Amino acid sequence: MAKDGTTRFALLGFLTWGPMSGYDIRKTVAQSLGNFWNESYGQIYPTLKTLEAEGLVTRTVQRASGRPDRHVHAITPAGRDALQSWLRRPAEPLKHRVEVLVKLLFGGVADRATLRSHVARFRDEQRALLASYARSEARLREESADAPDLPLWLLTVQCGQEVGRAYLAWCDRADAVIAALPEPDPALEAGESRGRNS
Amino acid sequence: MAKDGTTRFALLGFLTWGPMSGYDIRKTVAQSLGNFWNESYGQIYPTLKTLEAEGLVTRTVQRASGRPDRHVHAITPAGRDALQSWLRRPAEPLKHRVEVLVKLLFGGVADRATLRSHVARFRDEQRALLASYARSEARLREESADAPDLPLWLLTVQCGQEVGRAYLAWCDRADAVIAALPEPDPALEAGESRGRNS
DNA sequence: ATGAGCATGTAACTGGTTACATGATTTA
DNA sequence: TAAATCATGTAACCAGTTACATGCTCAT
Repeated sequence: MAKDGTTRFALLGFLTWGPMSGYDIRKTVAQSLGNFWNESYGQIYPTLKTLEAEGLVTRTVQRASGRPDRHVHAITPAGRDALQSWLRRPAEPLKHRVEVLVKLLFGGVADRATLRSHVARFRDEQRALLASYARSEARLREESADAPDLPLWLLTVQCGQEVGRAYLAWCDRADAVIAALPEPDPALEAGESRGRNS
Repeated sequence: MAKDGTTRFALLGFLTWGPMSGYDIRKTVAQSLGNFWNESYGQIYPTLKTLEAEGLVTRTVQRASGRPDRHVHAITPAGRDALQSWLRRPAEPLKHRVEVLVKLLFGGVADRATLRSHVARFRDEQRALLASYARSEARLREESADAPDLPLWLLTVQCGQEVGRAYLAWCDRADAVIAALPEPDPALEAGESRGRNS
């Protein structure tokens, strides 16, 4: 028990913004962190249950007519303490597994068109992310203009923006590299994987 | 069966560079992708076994005196086909979970010194990564100067460099934001988490 | 002698996603 | 009438890490 998983503490963190149901939390995560974090129900509901068992949150059931009951969770003083001591602990070093890089690394086996399409897709993805960051930023500045923590919240989208721009810059490099690549001898490549052992 | 996991295909990819044992693969991964990808034995050995069962690699045992046998794996034509069709499939959109951002997002609960230390640690981490990328790049240019795929391999480290620099830029922003943050009333904060309900 | 390197593998565990089951209410 | 939204939750699965077990050899 008392795992070190980030999810537990992320949930506690959201509950410092006010009491919420699991459903609420999911929506809030999607709106606030959405682009660089995610929590699924299969993760949220069980951990809320254990948090309750540990006395870090309380649960009060709001009966509603017609629709399912809302199980509203509120953080307890003990929960606040747990969150705070987690916040003081150093963060895990991040490890990014970038699949498209693996595809390029072995790109010698593929043709140039394929490589180009991978880069193109990746660029589109990053552009879409940047657009969504811009929307997040606008919404934050508008809806939370007076929140004292606004600068911190903006920091998270700004991180995404910085990284997204870096990926876009890399895409340009990648295009240049691929353009300069000699197309592998098609006969040879085909021979490797097909008719070889007829 | 025939899962879509990246690991399977990464292993196949490495085997296009030549026959290898699980042990070899691990070292190769650490040296080539090391900084942005990783495979553990607990992952490598079982997947090599299933790859063999599927006929995508062959295994030949090199008996050695004194030390354990080497199980050398070589990619088969079927393996090459599988790899190639994976390479043609689009990559999964990447999802980065940046724990330090979560810590900052709820930073309103922590004191400024803590936030600063998170950023400082993150900066150190990124600087170390950039240094290691630089070493990788140097080694690649030296040892594989004549490899036709060198530009593609360099692309992977360059991606890391681009992103690392972006994170560093963000660290500077973060420092500025934190410096401008009003220190939360300590009495109030302490009261929130401690004596509140005595 | 101590530890690093060689070399294989398994088992237990943590983390996370997806699909399923339920079912009323509102909106298109 | 189809769909999305509200709202809970479980079970099965996939991915990945860590720790363990084994045991010889070579360098310090």
